[in-house]
Amino acid sequence: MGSKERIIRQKEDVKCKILTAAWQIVKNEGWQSLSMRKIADAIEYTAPIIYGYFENKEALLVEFTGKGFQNLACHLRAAKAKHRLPAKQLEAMWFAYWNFAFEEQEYYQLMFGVEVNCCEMGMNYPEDDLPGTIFSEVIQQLIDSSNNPKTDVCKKYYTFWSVIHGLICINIVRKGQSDELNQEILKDAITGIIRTITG
Amino acid sequence: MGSKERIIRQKEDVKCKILTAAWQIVKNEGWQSLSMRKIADAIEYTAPIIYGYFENKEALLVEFTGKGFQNLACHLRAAKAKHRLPAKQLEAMWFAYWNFAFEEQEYYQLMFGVEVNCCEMGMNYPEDDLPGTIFSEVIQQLIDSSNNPKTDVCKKYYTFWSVIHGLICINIVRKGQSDELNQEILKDAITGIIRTITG
DNA sequence: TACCTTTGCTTAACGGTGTTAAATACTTTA
DNA sequence: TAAAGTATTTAACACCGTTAAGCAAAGGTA
Repeated sequence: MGSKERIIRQKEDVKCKILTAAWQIVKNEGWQSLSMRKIADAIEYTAPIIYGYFENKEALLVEFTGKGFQNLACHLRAAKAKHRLPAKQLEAMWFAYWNFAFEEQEYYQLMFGVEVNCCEMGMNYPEDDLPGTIFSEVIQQLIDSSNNPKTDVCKKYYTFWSVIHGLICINIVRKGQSDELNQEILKDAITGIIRTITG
Repeated sequence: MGSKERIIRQKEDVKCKILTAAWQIVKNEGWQSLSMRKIADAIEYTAPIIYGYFENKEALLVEFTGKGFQNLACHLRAAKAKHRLPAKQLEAMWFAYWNFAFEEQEYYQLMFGVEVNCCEMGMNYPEDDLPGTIFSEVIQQLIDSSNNPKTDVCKKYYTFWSVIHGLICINIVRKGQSDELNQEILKDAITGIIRTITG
């Protein structure tokens, strides 16, 4: 009986439709506004049928997370394949990582817990950039008393901030990093960047 | 009539109670499980009265964001005050920033959109660390053909990842950074770290 | 063909969310 | 005391994820 196969093919088809409908919603309205009922509407079913394909909403998100990581791995391998020297490969790979984060921003947000709707973050109030001004003040002093007095404060500040904020995020989201390693990286990064200023 | 003042004092008191109740809930159960009704329960009122003090839930979160930034600024200034040399000040300030992020993790998450509940991120599946293995492979090759063959791959990988992930997060959450600046920082960081490997 | 079982799907419901409008209770003022 | 104003609650709306019950069509079996 070939109908069995047709049926499991149809089931597979519905699962696929769920995923593409969900993805469409996310692309248009963001993760925050993805709901089971919306997905069901889009595929012209009612919400409960989704639970025949995914245990719950979380499972659906996990599916996308997996897809995201495969997608990213794909990009990384492609970037690597374009060069022969490890140094060049590494450079290309990190640029590929960077591009992936923005071209597939929805994936990246889900994969690494980057919340975008938390407070319409884009600086609600002037005080929200207080750290920036406080740090920049000190960085400027350091630049003034250095050998290259026309160094860009902003650039140095963002370099500091990026590495430390990044390390923090990694530790908060994927908890259980080695503390010694963290401290080493932190110290290395800070002294390293300071050295690029003092020259 | 002094009763007017007593009344505005009581109003202020309720607002304060709302904030402390909300904070308690967040500390105990995380941002995800903070709800207007829970806050109301804690202060022995019903949900709608909160709207007399905050326009909506978002406004309440914005209030906490502000508090967080002031708190952080406080820590930074204290750290700065402990040293005289700008280089030492800067170092102390970034360590203070780091400590703030973990000691006041709830603040930090809200302030910078670090989602922790998105998928119980702590590596659901082996494939979730695919980028790590792909990168580490190339980094190892680079180390092998370098002058310091006992460099820690893991450390270098996390250093790369931190700075790039951090820069990405900053750009996603606080959109509208200068693209040239991003590219400069990105390129500088990558070539800089590669240089620390090749020696 | 008639019956029974299985399957696919929907409806209804539970408990939760943020938020608003109407109703009630209380206090102040005239 | 009556009217006005304010504080607070109740009820409701429109969502959310999720589960259980009901229904209708299809399949197998006698």
